[in-house]
Amino acid sequence: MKEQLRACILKGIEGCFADGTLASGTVPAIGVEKPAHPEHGDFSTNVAMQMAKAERKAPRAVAEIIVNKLAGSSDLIGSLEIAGPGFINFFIKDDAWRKTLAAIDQAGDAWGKSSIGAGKKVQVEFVSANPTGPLHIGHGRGAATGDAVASLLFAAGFDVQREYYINDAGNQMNTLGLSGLLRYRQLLGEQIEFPENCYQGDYMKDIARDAVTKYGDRFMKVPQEEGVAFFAKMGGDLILRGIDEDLQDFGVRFDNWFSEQSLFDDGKVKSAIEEMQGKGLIYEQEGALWFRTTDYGDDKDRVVVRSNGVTTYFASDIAYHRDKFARGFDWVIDVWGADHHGYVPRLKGIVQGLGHDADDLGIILVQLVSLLRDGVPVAMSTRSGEFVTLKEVVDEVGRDAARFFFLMRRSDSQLDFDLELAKRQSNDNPVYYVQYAHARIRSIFDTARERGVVPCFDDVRLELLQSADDMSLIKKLSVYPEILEGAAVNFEPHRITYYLQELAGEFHSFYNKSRVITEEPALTQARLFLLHCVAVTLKNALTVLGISAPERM
RNA sequence: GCGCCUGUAGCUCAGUUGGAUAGAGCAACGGCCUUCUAAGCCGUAGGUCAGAGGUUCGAACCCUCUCAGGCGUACCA
Repeated sequence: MKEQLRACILKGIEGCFADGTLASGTVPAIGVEKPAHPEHGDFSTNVAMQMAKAERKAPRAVAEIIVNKLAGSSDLIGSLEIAGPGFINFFIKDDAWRKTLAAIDQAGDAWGKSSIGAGKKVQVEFVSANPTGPLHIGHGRGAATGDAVASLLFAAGFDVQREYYINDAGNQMNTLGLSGLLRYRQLLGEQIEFPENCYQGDYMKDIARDAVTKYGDRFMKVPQEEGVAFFAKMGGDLILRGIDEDLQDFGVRFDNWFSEQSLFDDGKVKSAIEEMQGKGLIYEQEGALWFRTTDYGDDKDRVVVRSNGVTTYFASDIAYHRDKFARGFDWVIDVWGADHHGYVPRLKGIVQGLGHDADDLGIILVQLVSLLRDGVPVAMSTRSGEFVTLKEVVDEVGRDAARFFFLMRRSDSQLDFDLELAKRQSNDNPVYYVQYAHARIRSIFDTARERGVVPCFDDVRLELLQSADDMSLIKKLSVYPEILEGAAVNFEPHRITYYLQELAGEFHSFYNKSRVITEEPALTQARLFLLHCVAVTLKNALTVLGISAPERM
């Protein structure tokens, strides 16, 4: 609707140039927006104010010329007025609004989708937790965010792949192996003090127990190195499988699991370093190899290969991101915990060093989650291993509530997650508020059928929808595509959760004031059609967030 | 020290990329079920947008400084 109006205004201004009522000949970017107050119309534009200087006229005078040209020029515009310092306010004809409903019905599941992505290949990499322990609640927020952003981009017409990067190289795997081996030896009766820097969680004991069942005391007799290697492999595999299961229970599936170790096995780390050396971006100093990240705005250069010959994690990152682009992605998006924000400049450096634009790498920082129970913080400590896992949260509050809560806030602001609130089946729980709206609509359809009203949308008389409540609901529906698009390109799923709450609110309000099943068959059909469109929109928006739209509650 | 993020109603947060009189939910208070799901609705109250300057027709939003909180500043991953 906004776009149609924008085109309309542009045409009008060009008309003014053509007949000489306006002289400058240049059209600024036309800002069209929805005024905060309904008295100011459905939309307003500030072009007159922007053009005032070039036209050497007062803003309101320019507005008047444009208004004269626009009046009656389109079946979109019902009336228009000049207001304030030179705004032009537009009141859209109800008929034009009502056409949205037909569009929604026709598009169905595709309602809201756009093609701005133009099939561009984009990869979203997220979670990517080390396979050294189960996912905790912070990973949950990253998972919900990454998954939703991927879905949003898909809805915006991008060709999206979801990827999980497995950090299965590096010395945390040794620590994992050692942790497993020591728990194993403890289990078989040996008195060992478990080191502080080993993984403390009980899941290590489970892994050890598993090994005892399957292999008996076999690893008591082998050299420690062999035992560590075994437990690193076994533990890593087991933990990774557990992570995958937890994610699937959470409704997240990856298209690809990418192993860091494979970068070494395939010689990609080596070749990446060589390429960068060839470009003069990697140099040697004090026996180590350094990447010139300062060329790209980093505080200092970063070590790629240590003086002892061992590569750093950063080396893997160079190879990994090089590989992503080599796989044909035009746009690469990383989702990180916000505590890694210091790594942004050096990763942007890699990408530019590879010859891409800095913006070809998008980075989403997800802030930490504070877990509460009825407003009281739940104690969490990674060191003692007593953190709350994603699985525990999902088991307790359910997948839908968990996802909704994770997505309720902008990802770069900290999030309070109240377990009791998420479970509560009342109006202060936004998840149920939204889902209830969907279930309620389904219920109205059930009731209609019970009363012998068969919904038939072949020839709906939309013009019967003329109450204020009908119209505000229709207007709310019509902005969904813009909301979806904005949420996608800005990586901001929370815009959808807000929109859902607003739409559900409009519906509930409508429901309390307006009868759907009435004595007039034509009006009943029209209202059923309207609610059908609300249900489609609610469901599409929930689906893009990975949340179900229940038929009944 | 330097860098990044945050600061908006009692609480938790939005704020359409610079627009008109700053919004929502919760909490508080007062109403609404013999009619399609009360997991709902309607109303009242609540503000120095951390502070001070600046940019312009116009600033919660952009620039500078100050204050407060968080995070980061490895030849760790």
